[in-house]
Amino acid sequence: MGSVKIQKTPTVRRLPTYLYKLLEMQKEGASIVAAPELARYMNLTEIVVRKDLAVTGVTGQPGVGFKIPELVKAIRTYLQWEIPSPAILVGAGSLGHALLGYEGFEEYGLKIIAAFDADPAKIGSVVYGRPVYDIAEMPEKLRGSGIEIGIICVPAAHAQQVADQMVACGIRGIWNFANVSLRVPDEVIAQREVIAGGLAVLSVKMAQQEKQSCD
Amino acid sequence: MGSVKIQKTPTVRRLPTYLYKLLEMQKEGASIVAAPELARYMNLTEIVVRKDLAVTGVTGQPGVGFKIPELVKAIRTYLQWEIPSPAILVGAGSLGHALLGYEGFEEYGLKIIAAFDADPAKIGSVVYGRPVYDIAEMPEKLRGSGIEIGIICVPAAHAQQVADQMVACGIRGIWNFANVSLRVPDEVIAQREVIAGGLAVLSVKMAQQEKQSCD
DNA sequence: TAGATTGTTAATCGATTAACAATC
DNA sequence: TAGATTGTTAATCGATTAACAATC
Repeated sequence: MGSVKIQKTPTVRRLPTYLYKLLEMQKEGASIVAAPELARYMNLTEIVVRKDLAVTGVTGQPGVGFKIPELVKAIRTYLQWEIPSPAILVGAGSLGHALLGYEGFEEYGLKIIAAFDADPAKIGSVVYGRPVYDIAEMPEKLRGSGIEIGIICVPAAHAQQVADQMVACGIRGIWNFANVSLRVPDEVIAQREVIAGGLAVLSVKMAQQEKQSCD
Repeated sequence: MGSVKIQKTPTVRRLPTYLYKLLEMQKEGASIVAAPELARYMNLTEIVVRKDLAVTGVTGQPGVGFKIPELVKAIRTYLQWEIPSPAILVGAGSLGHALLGYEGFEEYGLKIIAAFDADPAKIGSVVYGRPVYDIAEMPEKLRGSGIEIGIICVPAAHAQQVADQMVACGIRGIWNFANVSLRVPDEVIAQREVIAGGLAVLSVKMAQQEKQSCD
């Protein structure tokens, strides 16, 4: 049941943040960056940064730092983000709109090319340049397209059904924003995004902070 | 700089998912749940589930399981979610809309009571029942309100400025959806939500899966 | 050369997993 | 009693942190 285990998950999760920061620095004309600088930005120690960057295989210059373009390329290679993967999104509600409107995904190896919905009021519309099709048309739209990534933004109650349809249409990776755990075949990856997890961490940190300031 | 370290972060991140599932089971009339059942749902081993539930202080009945209402109460207490905290949201763009439209936050201890934006076209509007005020009015609207949580949904370029304003208005916890690392005073918590992290994990898992199926 | 940073090797810390007695 | 599940204690695994020689 999509039980692939990967190594260094914390590092993998941090890589997009490095990538984004490096691209920003590049825009500002920088070409070299040292670990301590990235560490300050990321709120990490410089040792963590060096270990993280090491997974990409890039080596820096002692006393100097790392070449930004080299790092950018290596992170993209490591994450398989060199060529953006085409993806479809199901559920053109408010969250679907937000994801369709986010312009940074191309930097993150993702290119959402179409959306699907079951609501007749939405079908046929265009959201941030992407067409919204009837979900019933998913099989024909995806056939032979080579699209392997599907994003689920439907209410929890419909998510499993949408996932089943996606799998039937050849989707191999599902990015799930619905509040349920999906059942998918072994060869399909389902990655669930639980934003409430971050809220829980915030709550506990605030409680702890409060406790400390009372000491 | 908001450098509170908390214990058992992985467990804390999982608690909202347990909570949501337990509430669902409760709606369906269940009153008892055993660790193996939750484990199957969460794609975890039952030992992890028992360790997770143990932090709440609830004890189960050997051979039977845990009382659902007791677990629900204990998780809420642990996360300080018994009484929803009032919060404000800044940035009524598409992501802001999505968060304002999400109805599950009350279960997660959060009650967004108002939004702020700088865009005259948005100021004065009402989004999912919440008023959108001019961001310039934040100080007066927050004064004496006791609101301690702020949610940032503005573009990265404006996020630091918004964070500074929030801090000046007495906000103690910031849930940051902008693509930047914020600088806040020691006594303020800034929790950044990096959804691209999940996408990175999905990408790496898909690559690994592909590699495996070729063996 | 001096100062800064890298990359490696070892030590610590914490989370997950395993084993098993206790309990309903 | 037999079957199932709990909770505890110990073992393993992996990530973070520390120490330091090597390099520009």
